Amino acid sequence: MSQFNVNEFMPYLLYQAAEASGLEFQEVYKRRYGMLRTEWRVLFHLGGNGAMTASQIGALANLHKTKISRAVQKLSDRRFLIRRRDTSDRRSEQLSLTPAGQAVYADLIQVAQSYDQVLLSDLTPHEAQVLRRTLHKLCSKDMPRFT
Amino acid sequence: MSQFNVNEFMPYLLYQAAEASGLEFQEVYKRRYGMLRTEWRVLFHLGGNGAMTASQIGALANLHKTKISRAVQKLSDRRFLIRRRDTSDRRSEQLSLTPAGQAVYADLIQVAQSYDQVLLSDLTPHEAQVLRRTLHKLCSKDMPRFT
DNA sequence: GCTTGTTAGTTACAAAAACAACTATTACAG
DNA sequence: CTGTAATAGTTGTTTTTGTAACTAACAAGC
Repeated sequence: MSQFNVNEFMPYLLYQAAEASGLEFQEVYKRRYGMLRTEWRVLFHLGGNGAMTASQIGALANLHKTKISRAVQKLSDRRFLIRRRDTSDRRSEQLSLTPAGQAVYADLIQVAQSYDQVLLSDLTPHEAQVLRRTLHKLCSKDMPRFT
Repeated sequence: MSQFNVNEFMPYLLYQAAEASGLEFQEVYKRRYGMLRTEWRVLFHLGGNGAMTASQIGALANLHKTKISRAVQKLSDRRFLIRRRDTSDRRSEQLSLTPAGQAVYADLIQVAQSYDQVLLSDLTPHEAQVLRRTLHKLCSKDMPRFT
């Protein structure tokens, strides 16, 4: 029937690699701070970009507003971020990390950087470069609809 | 504080690429056959390897036994696979696709192949090759524990 | 002003995944 | 044999996620 091999199917392979590489990092933010995936993502975006609104984060991180809403709620409960209602548009609010949140961010980027180093240590600089480039291409790629 | 950029953090980038590339394919197996991720995976492994036990699939696909159990249940309900109790060890059963299941498999690998083609169409052959190689490396990499 | 439409974000409910405890069977030590 | 441990797989319960419906605020046309 086929010479098809699932393990070479790109979405499958990507998912496996993502899961394998994300597992240990998940352990860290989960155990240390009781955070969920969406939460560390929101935290990282805020940490890297300063104050943002929920929808800005959503657009940047490709996250649905409900996910963000809940993540923000939890981060706020834990005093990792503060919400400041926008005076010019009171529907939205500016989110920014508290000092505590910044400390968490600082801690986690340390871990993340060590992570990346370990992950890339098996790759040549050229491989790492091509990997990055191709992944970015795949991210921005919009697929045709197979209806 | 940092020149750290989440978008370049490998687990994050991998996950984004995996999600972006998997979305459209998910649409297909979901709409056409009402299947879940674990289900198409199990189906694909069976389609590619012939009869296997649940634990063999689990080992191969890095899936937890409970996930597989439920996926097998559903595939069996839909008559896409049959379970045959192993005579020598009655704890386990050999799973294999029915003709109907093979038809679904045949259909989906078509889609998968088109998919891969589209995904890789933006990459040079060399990029595609490096991408594959590096992803495999990342999959088999075991990370040190950051306890 | 007042309707209609849009955007920001929340909440409620349904679907799916993760985790733990369980049954049935086999393996093996004594 | 018999008791203990290990393996295959299932079931039950809790978390997380996904989806849809909702409220509040703004925007624009009339």
